[in-house]
Amino acid sequence: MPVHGADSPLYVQLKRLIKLRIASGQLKAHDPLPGERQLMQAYGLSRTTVRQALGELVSEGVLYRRHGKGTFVAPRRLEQNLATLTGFVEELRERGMRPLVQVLSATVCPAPVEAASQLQIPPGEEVAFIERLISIDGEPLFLDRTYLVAPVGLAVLSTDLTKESIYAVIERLGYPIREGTQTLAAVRLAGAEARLLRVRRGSPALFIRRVTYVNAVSPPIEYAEALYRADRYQYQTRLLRHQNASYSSVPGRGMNS
Amino acid sequence: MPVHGADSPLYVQLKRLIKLRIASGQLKAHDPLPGERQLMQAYGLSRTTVRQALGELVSEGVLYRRHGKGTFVAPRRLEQNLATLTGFVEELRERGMRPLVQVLSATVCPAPVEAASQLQIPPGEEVAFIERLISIDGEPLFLDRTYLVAPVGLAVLSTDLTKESIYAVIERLGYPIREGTQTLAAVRLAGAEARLLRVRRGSPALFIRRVTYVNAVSPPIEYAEALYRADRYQYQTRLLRHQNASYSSVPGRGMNS
DNA sequence: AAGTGGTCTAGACCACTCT
DNA sequence: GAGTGGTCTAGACCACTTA
Repeated sequence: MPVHGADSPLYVQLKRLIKLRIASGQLKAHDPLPGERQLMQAYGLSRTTVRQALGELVSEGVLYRRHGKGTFVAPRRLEQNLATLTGFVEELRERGMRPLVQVLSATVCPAPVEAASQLQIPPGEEVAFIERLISIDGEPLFLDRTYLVAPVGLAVLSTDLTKESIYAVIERLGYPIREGTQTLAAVRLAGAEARLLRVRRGSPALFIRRVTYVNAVSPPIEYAEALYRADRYQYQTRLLRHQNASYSSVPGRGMNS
Repeated sequence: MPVHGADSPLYVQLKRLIKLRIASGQLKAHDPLPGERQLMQAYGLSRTTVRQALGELVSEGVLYRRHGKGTFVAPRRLEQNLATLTGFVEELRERGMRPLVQVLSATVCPAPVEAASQLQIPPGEEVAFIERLISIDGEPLFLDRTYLVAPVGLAVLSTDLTKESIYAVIERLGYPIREGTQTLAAVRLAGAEARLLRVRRGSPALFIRRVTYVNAVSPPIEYAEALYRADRYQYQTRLLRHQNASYSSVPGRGMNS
């Protein structure tokens, strides 16, 4: 019986191992995994632990289960992000692209009203402001404006943002990014933005705004806006339907409420 | 000790109960829930079961946990959909709106190329086609075109789509919708669409395309496109960051791999 | 009937937070 | 130190699938 709690949790290790097998091609789409009882034996884990690993991989879209049949590797279409919070640049890199990042500004400035309200700070309070133009294959893809609250912001400003993504820096500084809210809208580009993106003024663009939190309670640490050229970008996600276990008022055996 | 497996699972019942307490106002944002051990006792459940219920509510954004402190009701901002697969009309109704649905067409026709390719059927195969214009407060909001594969499609066509949402009908027919993929893009409206939406030709619109599956394996059952007036709609989601338990090659105590 | 995933129990130790 | 969530074990029965 092994000692508890050294290193990372066992279920995380199992997840990693399975992901590796898939990444390396040992397991391909729709291949069955060993049964849960077999995995227990093979790695000396309890079924609960095995199921926690598999369960998370299912909810990440890496695997799927069929009652009575088995657990299988999901086809690529599902490996897509289930609405993961990923930095704008980070996302491109994960898809194997080599974005060219030009930093147009990186300063400390008083927060503009919109940013202040989203960050829940008084307008005019100092924030770090970073403006970047991201290009792929020599052609502009999107324009990004990021506002960071002071403590994190100052540290981020002192790094080389053409090489490291903002999220990577933030996390390296010890702020574990956890969640965010995102808004997408279609807009028409104003003159200045159109010029930077090298399209005609009035061209359509996908506007994405993100507010990022370290946890569910404390105020946000980042507010970012991005303008993507509509002709070069579309946003993709996977969606799950909440099995709404809905309004059957049948109490059944019930709990001793 | 209660009997197993009557009615819905115990953890689902617990979830329902907690959701009810929140909906009814007994529990408000940031209120602490009873501890897990206390919930065990109160309802005669094991800790595992309690944790499964709480865990799912956390991942749905209804609750949040703080190690060493407790479990709390998430503020409204988190109750937002975590990328839930919801019908276009359904979504509006859930937000308490009363959309006016005009059915522009509802017929059987050969699948156009785009729809056929998304639905993984040969182009020209018969599908149900439904075109609707949805308005709120007497003003058009979006235009929706839905293509359904034959078996489901025929049944859906025979219902009153101004009253019931397409997803509701599909599920009533015994096809439990599970997941989908979604693409968002910014576009410029062509003449015909602009006229229907009562905006100027060339106005920007948010284009949302959805492919819907009953499970991870079988081909999709629905392909839908919607064009939202950019001036009246934006798309919101909550995002979670995958705690990527990343590349620490520290094997720790490891598993007996 | 055998194998697989789905639900559940009872009990344990660890790590974090607060006082 | 007491309380809370986080991880883990060993073992059980149920429901579904396949043969």
